[in-house]
Amino acid sequence: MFRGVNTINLDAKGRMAMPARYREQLLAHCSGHLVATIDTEARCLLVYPVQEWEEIQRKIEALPSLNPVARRLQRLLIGHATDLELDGSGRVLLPQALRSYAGLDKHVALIGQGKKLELWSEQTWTEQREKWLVEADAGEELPEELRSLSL
Amino acid sequence: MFRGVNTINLDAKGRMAMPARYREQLLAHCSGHLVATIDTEARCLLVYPVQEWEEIQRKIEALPSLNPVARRLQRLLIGHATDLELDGSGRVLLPQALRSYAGLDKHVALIGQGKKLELWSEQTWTEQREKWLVEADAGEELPEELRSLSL
DNA sequence: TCGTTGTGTGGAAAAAAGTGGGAAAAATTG
DNA sequence: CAATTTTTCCCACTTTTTTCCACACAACGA
Repeated sequence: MFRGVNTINLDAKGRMAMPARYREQLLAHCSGHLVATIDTEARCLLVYPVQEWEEIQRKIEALPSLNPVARRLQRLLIGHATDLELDGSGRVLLPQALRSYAGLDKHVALIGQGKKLELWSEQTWTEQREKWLVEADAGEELPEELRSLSL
Repeated sequence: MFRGVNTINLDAKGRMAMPARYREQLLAHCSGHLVATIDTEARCLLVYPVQEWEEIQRKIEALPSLNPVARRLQRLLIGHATDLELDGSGRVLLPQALRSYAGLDKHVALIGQGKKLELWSEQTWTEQREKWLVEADAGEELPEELRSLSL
């Protein structure tokens, strides 16, 4: 289970040191084999342990490919999915194409989201976060599932 | 069950000494393993024993992630949830990111709230408290659930 | 009053993690 | 096929984090 924020510096080669607290878990659960793809809603990357990803990929592939929306999802998500491996120092190399999609330069933020991780440019993340916090006050409609949620 | 206010001083490293009366209880109930995240309504932190938090995290993760309001909650709450461990002296280290969100410098107030604790900058806490007391005089309407409550 | 115990506080030492770079291997190109 | 570039792997240094210990102080009881 992933949670929490980590700010990380990419090195000159585009490598990211996975937070130490995740490493043991990742080696045990998927031998350090991850898959990264793009988020189509926001300019960030989604990172999954390989098993989790493959389950999702099966679901996406099962969508009716004559439906334009489904086809678009397939092309964007599966088309950008890239295998990543933890190296001996617990780092992964992020391909140039994904880094430029999410605008990742040096300072990035890795956000735990349960079964997956999200990877943002640190600046984009903080800006987005401020927007969300302001919106939360605006008191929009809450979905039914949220009414009863008590924190 | 937590209740009552404690004012505590953070040390230079951002560590907070948990009130002694909670320590035994926390070690017994969750081995001193806590999770802190942000409150999206106010600039304060929420601190849960790990089991309590994981139950909440499961509920939040189960929300439909295509719904923007739900997605925002997931990112804000799970995205900021950070594991804390009581050290040998009964202290927890609060990460910089959470401290700056809640504006915690040296003087903080820890508020017992049943299953969870709230952590405020002491100054923010006292100011907020005054506002609430004034609002209470303004005599707003009570929601149905409150009419029958007798203190 | 003095010793004892429990708590708050600071800091040093040890361990772990971050970081950079170079050499070997692989791939690409002419 | 050789030359060059790119990628991968691994080592070593630096910095950060964690753990552990010691001291000060207050509360309490003898």
